[in-house]
Amino acid sequence: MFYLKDLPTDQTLEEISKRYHELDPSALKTCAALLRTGSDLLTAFENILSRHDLSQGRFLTLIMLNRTPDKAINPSTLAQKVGVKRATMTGLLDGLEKKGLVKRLAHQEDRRKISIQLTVVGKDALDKMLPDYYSRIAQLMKDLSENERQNLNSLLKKIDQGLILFKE
Amino acid sequence: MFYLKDLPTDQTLEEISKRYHELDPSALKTCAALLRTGSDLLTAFENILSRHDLSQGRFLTLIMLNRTPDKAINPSTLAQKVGVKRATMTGLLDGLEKKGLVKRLAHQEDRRKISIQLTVVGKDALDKMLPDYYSRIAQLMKDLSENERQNLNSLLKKIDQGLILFKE
DNA sequence: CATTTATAATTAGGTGCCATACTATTAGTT
DNA sequence: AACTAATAGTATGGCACCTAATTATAAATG
Repeated sequence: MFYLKDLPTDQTLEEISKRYHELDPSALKTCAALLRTGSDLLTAFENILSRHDLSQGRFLTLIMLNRTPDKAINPSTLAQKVGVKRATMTGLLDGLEKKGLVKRLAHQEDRRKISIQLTVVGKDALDKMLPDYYSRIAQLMKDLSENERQNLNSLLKKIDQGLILFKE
Repeated sequence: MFYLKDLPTDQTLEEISKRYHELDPSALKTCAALLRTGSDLLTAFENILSRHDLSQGRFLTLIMLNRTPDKAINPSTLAQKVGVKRATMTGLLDGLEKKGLVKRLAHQEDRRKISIQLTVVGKDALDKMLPDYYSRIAQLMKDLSENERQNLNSLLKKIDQGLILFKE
């Protein structure tokens, strides 16, 4: 969940904007729709992943390792790339290691560091589930033309831009 | 967090699509961008809400009550409209009630039911924070024309449509 | 009218993420 | 060389959400 299931109607938005003059109805409408769709999208993915006993975080960690399956990566950069805190990555790796999907390797030079690598079991698990996963994504987007996809990308980029200011 | 911080480049997508033929690079790219923007958007909102000691769930509950501030709503329908489970709503209401923002009222006819109503304190708290909240949303979307907003809405709707099939 | 079924709210227990604080090691400073 | 600061990984405790089970009440049924 990260946004209302019951999005406000145009009429409701108009009503509320009478009480709060700062409210821009069409801005809120679009913003809410974006959060709603994102929420549903994530839930759908999580449902698929849960069948494989994976959370979004654990899956994304595997995906990131699978970009360069033969190179080992240390937890810090992994955390950064996945978008979680280092402490969270420790937990994700604990789970993945317990399932035998990744292994922790000592680092030669710097004894603070460790390296994470996909195991053969981990690679196989990904190779088994990714075809289905990717084809679902292709299916999901099939009604959007190449043009529409690019259009959507550039609209999202404008919002990303707006988000920079937002942080103050 | 709900998607990679480090989105795949077009080149990475091409490389991976050689290993997994079901992967449609532009579909994944757009899908990933949507999740990324949604994630950042939610995080930004949560940061604002945390200053007022509110979570997204608690805030949405207040917002929903504030649509019709004088009518009481029971937890079940509230949960449904906000998009959480009934059990979760119990927890959200516990928190809001402890802060004095809402109150639980007994139902006359059906003794299983209770009604939830915003308190005066709750209404005041909302009236104090919503102007800032709404003006930030307006600010966030100000670089999108009315046309672009509608365009974005309709693209999102197409994805919503695709999500229906996704659930099987 | 007694029994089953359905509904409302809650409790109990689990997962995933976070922030904070700690330990070990390395790098930088004087 | 000794001291301070920075970095890597982790342990701990907390919050928000979930599922499943529980309690109380009401409605439906034989």
